Amino acid sequence: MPVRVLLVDDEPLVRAGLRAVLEAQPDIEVVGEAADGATVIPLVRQVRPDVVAMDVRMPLLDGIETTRTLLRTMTDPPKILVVTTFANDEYVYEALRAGADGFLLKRARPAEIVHAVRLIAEGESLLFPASVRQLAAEYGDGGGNRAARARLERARLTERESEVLRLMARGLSNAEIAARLVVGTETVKSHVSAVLGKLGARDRTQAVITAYESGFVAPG
Amino acid sequence: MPVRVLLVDDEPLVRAGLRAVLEAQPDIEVVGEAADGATVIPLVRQVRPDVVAMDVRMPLLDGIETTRTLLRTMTDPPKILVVTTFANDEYVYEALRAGADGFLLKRARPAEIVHAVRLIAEGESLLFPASVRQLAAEYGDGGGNRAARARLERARLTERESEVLRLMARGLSNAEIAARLVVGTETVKSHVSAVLGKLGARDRTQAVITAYESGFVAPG
DNA sequence: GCGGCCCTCCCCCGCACGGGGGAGACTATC
DNA sequence: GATAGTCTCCCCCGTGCGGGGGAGGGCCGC
Repeated sequence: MPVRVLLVDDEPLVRAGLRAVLEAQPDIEVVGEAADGATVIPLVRQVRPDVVAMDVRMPLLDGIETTRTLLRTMTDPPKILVVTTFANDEYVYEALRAGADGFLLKRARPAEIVHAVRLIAEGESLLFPASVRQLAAEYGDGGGNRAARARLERARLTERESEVLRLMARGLSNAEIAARLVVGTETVKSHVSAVLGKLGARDRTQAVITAYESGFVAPG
Repeated sequence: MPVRVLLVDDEPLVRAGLRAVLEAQPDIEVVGEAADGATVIPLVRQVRPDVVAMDVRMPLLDGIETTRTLLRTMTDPPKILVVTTFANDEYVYEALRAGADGFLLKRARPAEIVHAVRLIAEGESLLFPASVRQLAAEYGDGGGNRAARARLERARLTERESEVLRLMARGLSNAEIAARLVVGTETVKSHVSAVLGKLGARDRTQAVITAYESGFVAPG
């Protein structure tokens, strides 16, 4: 029986590449794709993959939070293979701390990618034996890595903040948003500031761009 | 006769992705791959591609130098489509100055990648609004809002105004746009005001929304 | 030559925006 | 009861933004 793999990456090109590489193998089967963390959880429950090849940096819900959610909510969770562009990505450590089983560089050769998936599927902790994982676990504890934590927070918009961002993405001013939500303009300003901070945006225009680029709002 | 494409990227995964996406089209044929700029030149002479999809950042010989060499040394050089990860990559502008015919983001949708290759092959430059709008038009209502597109068509933005709108849609401030275009901030303000007026937008955020909704700029 | 368009730059001016604080009320969780 | 998170509203304050208007130079077509 083949290894069932689910691909999670916000870039279709990367997904197509992984699919091409993996499906060339008779013992590996790509059973699904997802573009962001939010759609992964129900998809995993549906298709029951053995391995999830997951990008760390994704809009709205990143690979770390998705990994945490998967491992926390499922009784028999799939193996998590973290896929990343940069080797010294602080996200990687965070993901491993969250319980990922291994990590893989996007610039790896096809043979390495295939090898990684097979190893992960067999229960091996690729490139990260227990000692290294322990190291990763201690890394960033005690509120150490503020930058990574801050970026992590950005993926977590509250319900109200999401609502505000949606209205911003429709071109509404703070006053108009306040009127629509029946709250004060100062309240809206608070939410807007929170959104800007979490998204790493300098102004509302950049926030709206992020909303479009991430698929949070879709054109048309 | 199909469009003959040569893929140049140091990451096998990206090449596999591009190959998968492009070869799904009956009118496009991938005739070769290269991992760095140095091996591209003899390969181009050998396989004679119509389009070279080339990464900017590569080891040994980057996409810019490779583009320069190709255009300088060949009598009938192929079209150069610059492929990059980051939208505001300084290398991209340098590559375009070196003579590349267009640029494409790696996070683009497969349909956009295919369209880009076809347009480049037909001799159109992806830099000009006409082709970008055509790309948007071919998406139909799935990729763009008809009203927004009509508004953009009616607006008849000048070349400079289109350029400014593109930069606005990347989240740049007036000062940043001025720096990039090497003009004064007051000049940029004039262009921005003209864009806002022609698009019927109240502020830059609404203008950027129109740009996305019309397909003038495409989300990842 | 002349008008028209475009690009460039300048002035004044009002204001919405965004940063940096703080604070009370409600809910949930332990 | 304590803690944490969210939502709500308030203050001050600087500035980037956009409106309105004007102006010079380059290029084109009539």
